[in-house]
Amino acid sequence: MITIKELAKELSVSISTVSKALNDNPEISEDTVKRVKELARLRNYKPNKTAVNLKNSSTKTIGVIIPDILNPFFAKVLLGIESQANSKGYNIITCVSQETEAKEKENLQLLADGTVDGFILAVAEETQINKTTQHFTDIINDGFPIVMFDRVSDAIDCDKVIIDDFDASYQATKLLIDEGRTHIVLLNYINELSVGQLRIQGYLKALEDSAKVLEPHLITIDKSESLDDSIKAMFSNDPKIDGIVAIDNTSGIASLNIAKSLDIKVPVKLSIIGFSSDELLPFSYPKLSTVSQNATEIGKVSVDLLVARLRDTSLEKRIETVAFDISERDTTK
Amino acid sequence: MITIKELAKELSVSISTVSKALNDNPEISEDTVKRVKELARLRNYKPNKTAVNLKNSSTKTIGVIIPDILNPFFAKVLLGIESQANSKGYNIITCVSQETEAKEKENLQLLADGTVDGFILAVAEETQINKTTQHFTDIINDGFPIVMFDRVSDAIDCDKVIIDDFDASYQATKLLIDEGRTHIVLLNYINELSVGQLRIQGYLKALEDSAKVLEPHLITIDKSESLDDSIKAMFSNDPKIDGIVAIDNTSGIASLNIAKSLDIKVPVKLSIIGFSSDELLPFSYPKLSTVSQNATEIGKVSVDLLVARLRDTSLEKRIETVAFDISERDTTK
DNA sequence: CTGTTAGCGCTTTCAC
DNA sequence: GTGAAAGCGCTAACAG
Repeated sequence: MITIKELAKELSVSISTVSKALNDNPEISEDTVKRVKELARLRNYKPNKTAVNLKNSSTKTIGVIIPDILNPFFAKVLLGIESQANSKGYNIITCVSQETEAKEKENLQLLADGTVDGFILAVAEETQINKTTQHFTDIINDGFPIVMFDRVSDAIDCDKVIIDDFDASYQATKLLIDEGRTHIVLLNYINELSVGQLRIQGYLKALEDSAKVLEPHLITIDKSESLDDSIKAMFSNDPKIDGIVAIDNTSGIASLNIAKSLDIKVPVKLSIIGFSSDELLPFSYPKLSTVSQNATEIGKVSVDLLVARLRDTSLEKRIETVAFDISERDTTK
Repeated sequence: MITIKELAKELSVSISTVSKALNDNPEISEDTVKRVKELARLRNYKPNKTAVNLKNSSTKTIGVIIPDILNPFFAKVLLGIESQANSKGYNIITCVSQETEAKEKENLQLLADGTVDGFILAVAEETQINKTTQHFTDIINDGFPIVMFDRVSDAIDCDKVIIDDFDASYQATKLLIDEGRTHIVLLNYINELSVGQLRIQGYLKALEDSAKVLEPHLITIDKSESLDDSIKAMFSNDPKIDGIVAIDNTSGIASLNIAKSLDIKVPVKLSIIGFSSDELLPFSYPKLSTVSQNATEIGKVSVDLLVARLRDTSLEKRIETVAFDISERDTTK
């Protein structure tokens, strides 16, 4: 990589003249600016980013910590973050916590050495279970702003981006009710996570608001149990089930596959609607109804919040709610 | 963030003494070292990474450019890269080319300003179609080593990591032959990509090596056509098909779903084997046979190659071949 | 208009 | 044992 110094030497001018010329400083004569820029282009000169960063004491990079990159929802948020960050002149450094508190902590501390200006993250499952917050407050006290998305920690005072889980679940349930379903169960394979509770409330409220009297039916499957076996048991215990609201991103698809294997006609006899990134849809047949989480939008909003805070530390902390859509479904009554 | 300067002032010693003490320089008295380290810990001092980088003219970060982060294969490679990079003391900056040449080029140029020490990437589909290579050679000439994985460019002289496509396809086809299948078609939805050709050769060779005389049957579906419609047409044109080797990561699953919708019994009447990251498996029922691409291993090997080259530029260029496994399958003759 | 100088935070000779 | 000073590549205040 060629430096300003070498350009200066080659042109027999001073270093600062070159620097100013490259930055279109009006102090420099048009002719010099032209000569400098020409040589710079010729030599493929690029200002050394590290030096500029040191000078500005900013890195123009964002640390992103996601729990699981193989989860299409997080992958899609990452995509949204990456694209928005780039368009705002930021790079992102990606770390994966693997849902563990230890890796989450390690990643935060490693990057909080001037490698990044701030963080965007979704709290790891283990951290949520343990209700640990110390590592977050440490980082914030060190002067690094954090934006949490989707999996947020209520105890931390920082910017947050969430989807309106209550409303999303309410809408999903209402869709099944309006279809005429009368035995709608809620399937829960993520009991430990904060979002689960709101989705349950939305489901309950929708049943409550229904014109017909509908009994709530909550089925929670522990991570230690076999998802497939539990779903099979559910179908055999209660053959009247004609609607499923799956509030995580795997049990909906699992239900669909198992229903098919048991010869339960979907969507004629049974309707399934699941929370998920819509990237999963093409792999089920017929298409599974899905509550899209507008994952890229979450990423975009997260970047906007972080960049705003980087500009002005004194802003009020904000919690942004991202809308969701219910995508079209291949279903008949 | 606290600096060495502040520590020095507080201890009334010089900046260089503090620096040496922190780095366990034997010149410094034990007592001073202890005092310095104590205060550093107390103040939560961390050496400013940007300053260190400038001093060392290295960034200890790797630029990773992947074509599509929603593709589980690439997501998994990314995971492998991230984990291996971290354990070798490197961070990664992730960019997504979205399969376009323009974004690929832009990402390369943006990071080749001292932001990263080198690159790991899979060539974007568009770049492969156009057979463009200029942007790669430019970067390499600028002194940034590149490691290409999976989608590599033959025209570029750099380190590469690939899976043994020929052999993988050969093995997959042989599996179907050994099962007793006699009308095995090869399904190709990625005709433009370099890996496709080797997989076709492997398929052909396996048929050739078979004890029985088996006719090759290549079906190429253009990206502009409807995958679903083309597969339906295939089944109706040729009802004798009893085996499918799908050489991309979607047509296998699509075939499976369509076969089921047409009431073709899988795996009794039809066997399907597909190339894919094994992350897709759980979404099909019964499980689709798959050639796992050992994606995390690819990521790991890529990092090892890049780090080795960063240490020693003069090494011979290497092409590493990563082994593959055929995962167990739910099939009966 | 152009050049000299200081400084971002750190490491590393070289003096004392 | 400790400190002063130079330099990584760049910007910007200040002189000329």
